[in-house]
Amino acid sequence: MSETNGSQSTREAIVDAADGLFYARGIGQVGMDAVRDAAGVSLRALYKEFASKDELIVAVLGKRHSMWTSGVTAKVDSIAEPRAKLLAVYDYLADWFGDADFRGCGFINAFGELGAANHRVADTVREHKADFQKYVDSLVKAAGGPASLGPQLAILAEGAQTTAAIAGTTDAARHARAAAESLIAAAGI
Amino acid sequence: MSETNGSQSTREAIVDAADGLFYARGIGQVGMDAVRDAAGVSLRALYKEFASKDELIVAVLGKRHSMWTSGVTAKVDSIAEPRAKLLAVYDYLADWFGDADFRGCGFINAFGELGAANHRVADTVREHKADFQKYVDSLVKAAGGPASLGPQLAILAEGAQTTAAIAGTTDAARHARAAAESLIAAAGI
DNA sequence: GTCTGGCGAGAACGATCGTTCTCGCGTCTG
DNA sequence: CAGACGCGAGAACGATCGTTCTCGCCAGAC
Repeated sequence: MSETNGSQSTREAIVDAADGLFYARGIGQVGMDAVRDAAGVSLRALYKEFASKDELIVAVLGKRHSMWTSGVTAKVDSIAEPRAKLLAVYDYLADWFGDADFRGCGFINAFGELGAANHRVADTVREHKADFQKYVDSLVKAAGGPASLGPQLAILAEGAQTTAAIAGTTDAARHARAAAESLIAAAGI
Repeated sequence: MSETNGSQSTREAIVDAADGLFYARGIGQVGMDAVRDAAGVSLRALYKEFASKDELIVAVLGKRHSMWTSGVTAKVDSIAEPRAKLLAVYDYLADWFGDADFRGCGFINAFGELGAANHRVADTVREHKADFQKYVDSLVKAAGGPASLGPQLAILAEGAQTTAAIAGTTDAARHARAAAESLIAAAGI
């Protein structure tokens, strides 16, 4: 039992540490030694949990996916009106962009760095984005909007993330939100 | 004289070869040996033109910037009406996304991979995106649109690039274009 | 107490990579 | 023709990295 708990929290500690490092520096710039140091475990324990760096990368992306999903969902759920739920997505982005260590979408970054060389990473990123698209589509549908609106709103969210990361400001969230308002109004909902 | 021409074309051959490899595989996945092979030059000649891989990376991004700029400009210039010029940007994207080897925006990819570790790369990417934003702003102004429209249209273009890269389809160009039409119409131009 | 097994610390290994060096050939100069 | 130089080919070097191995220690079993 203690092993089970121990293993699980070791695993989480590794994933959390690796996520912080991968996101902050780029995956290729982080060695397993740095992950070991940050997680406070031995290299032996690290490789007992993850057979290779690739598996660790996939696990990190998985954790990032659930944190993103729960974060967006919480923000959207805090709003009652279906039409306003759509805009809540951009408010979530604005909060996120304000983080001192914001450095863009970890999935986009991972895809650009490793997508061509590592198809597990590419697939994981694709699934993440497809999942988000589906979520936005469902919000659009609930608000009575046309199916064509979903992809447009998702593209705004993607563009805001890269723009904010590169420019180093949170302005993109505001601009994307304003654009979304126009598109929603134009859609007649 | 022949040395001058020779040097220049050697330099261009190196940059072209490196660009193709960096873009296709990710910068970190390409060794200088691979660049040498693809460019058909000796390692010695390579390091005579570029003192380090970092300098080669910056040169590649510079070439990519001018190719992007001239490509977009050519497409936009082929359209007469100021309002339609704005949409021509997304037509250029649609063409690009259709390339068999399209793999997203090379600047976004480079930023995600190296932006945190290499500030010359980060600065170069920032300049590229700021330049594009300024260009879009100028097109908006020429079309008589409000200043707020420029950032919105640029965000659509950024989002389309990452979405198309990850999804592996050209749909995003169409969706971004449709969204841009709505935003332009909403702006009353 | 003794033995066993697992674990942490970190050395070690093999591969890769950025960069430099060596060597030998061809070429241009006088 | 002699000699010096420049260059291509690729070996070599040093650093880094992913991964595995060794060693010594501690905990638990009997």
